[in-house]
Amino acid sequence: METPVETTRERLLNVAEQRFGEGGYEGTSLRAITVAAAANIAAVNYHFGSKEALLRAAVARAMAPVNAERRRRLDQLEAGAPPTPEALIRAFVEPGLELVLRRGERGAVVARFIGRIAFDPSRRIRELYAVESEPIESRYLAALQQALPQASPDAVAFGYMNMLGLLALHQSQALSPTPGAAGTEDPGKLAENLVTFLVAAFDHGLRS
Amino acid sequence: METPVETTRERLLNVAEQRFGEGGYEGTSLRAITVAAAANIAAVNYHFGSKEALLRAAVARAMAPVNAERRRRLDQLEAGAPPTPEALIRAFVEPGLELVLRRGERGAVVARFIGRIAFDPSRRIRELYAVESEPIESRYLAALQQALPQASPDAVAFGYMNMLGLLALHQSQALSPTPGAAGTEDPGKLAENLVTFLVAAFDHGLRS
DNA sequence: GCATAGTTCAAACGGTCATTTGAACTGGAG
DNA sequence: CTCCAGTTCAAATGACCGTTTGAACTATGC
Repeated sequence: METPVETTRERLLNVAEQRFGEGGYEGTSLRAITVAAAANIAAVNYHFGSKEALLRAAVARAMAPVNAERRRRLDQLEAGAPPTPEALIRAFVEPGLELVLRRGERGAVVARFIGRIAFDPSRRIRELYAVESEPIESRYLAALQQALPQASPDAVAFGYMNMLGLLALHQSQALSPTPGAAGTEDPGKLAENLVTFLVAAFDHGLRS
Repeated sequence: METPVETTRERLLNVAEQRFGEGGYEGTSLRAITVAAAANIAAVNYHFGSKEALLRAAVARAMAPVNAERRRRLDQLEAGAPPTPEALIRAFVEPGLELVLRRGERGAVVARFIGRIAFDPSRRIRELYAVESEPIESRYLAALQQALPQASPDAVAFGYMNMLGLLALHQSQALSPTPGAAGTEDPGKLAENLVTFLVAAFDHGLRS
């Protein structure tokens, strides 16, 4: 097989995902990242321009396939009969959690990274996540509103935010030392449990 | 009335709540805190010993009344008939959100601080929160298990973690510039919306 | 008055931070 | 071989970090 040469740029992004997901943006130094990536400190500013630009590139790379899959599922759903809330919830949650299942340790690192960034203490960092998922958000909200005609727009937005929060919570706990704390020994069942939980809340817990 | 003299120690705790809740632990410097508190930098180490000890003291002070109220409600519930899931959820969620309602801006600062600390990127910081709410956690889990006999212990733990996460999410959004994003224009209804959401999820969304 | 314990202060400590610099290296094109 | 754009490198820059120091101030008890 061909030599899987990792460029300095790729190594920096990989390590950034791991370290930023572990210690957060402010809690992780460029020096720690470059040492782990076997790169020179100046390489970050050469390839990306700044620490925040490195984070931005890492967020974009990590979220691209997840959001692409969400878009694909949403397209598919909108092509057929009006989707149920469950179908919409699956289309959002499953791409975010299949990372852990389908791509092993590396996927778990990515999942944790995404989950942490989504609720970073700094507003500027959180907005990196928001910007990345903004294009798909309005489509989701509209589809949810159609699937839940009895719920007010405020209620739909409330449910969406809770879905976002719980997904980020369980993503951020990927690789955590106490996986049992996620409420399931088998990580493969996590997505099912979360979907069941959210579907019940959406179907019975949004005020009209 | 008597002079409401704020001691340096109190001013440091107040500003720490505000700044740590705004920028996170790593993202907030002692200098920023002491300047805003009109105190000398050395005052932190004099009164608390270190930056982390200041945070620990702030966490303890902020969570004490919330957990005391939770304990009180739990005592009351356990004195009567076996409580419903809804009663237990209310006993946990409402003390955490009434901060915002009953104590105005100051309470919102405290709520945001608690919500942010609960899911700080650093494990060491999160454990400060965990240690503080640990004594009450096992009682809650046991009561929840009794109220949901058909649910497995894993499912109960899963539901509890989701409740914790959603509460922290909405607490951390207190004082956020887009309060409408919380799904309700009236913050007074937030607790009701969250309880309704969680009750539905607990009653219909935990696998047996 | 004086001593004393509690508190505050400016200043400095060593260390780490993100970023910049300019030289050295690399590999392919002409 | 020469050139050159792309990349890597050690070193330095200035700023900021948490913490420490020892002197100065304050208020209370004698």
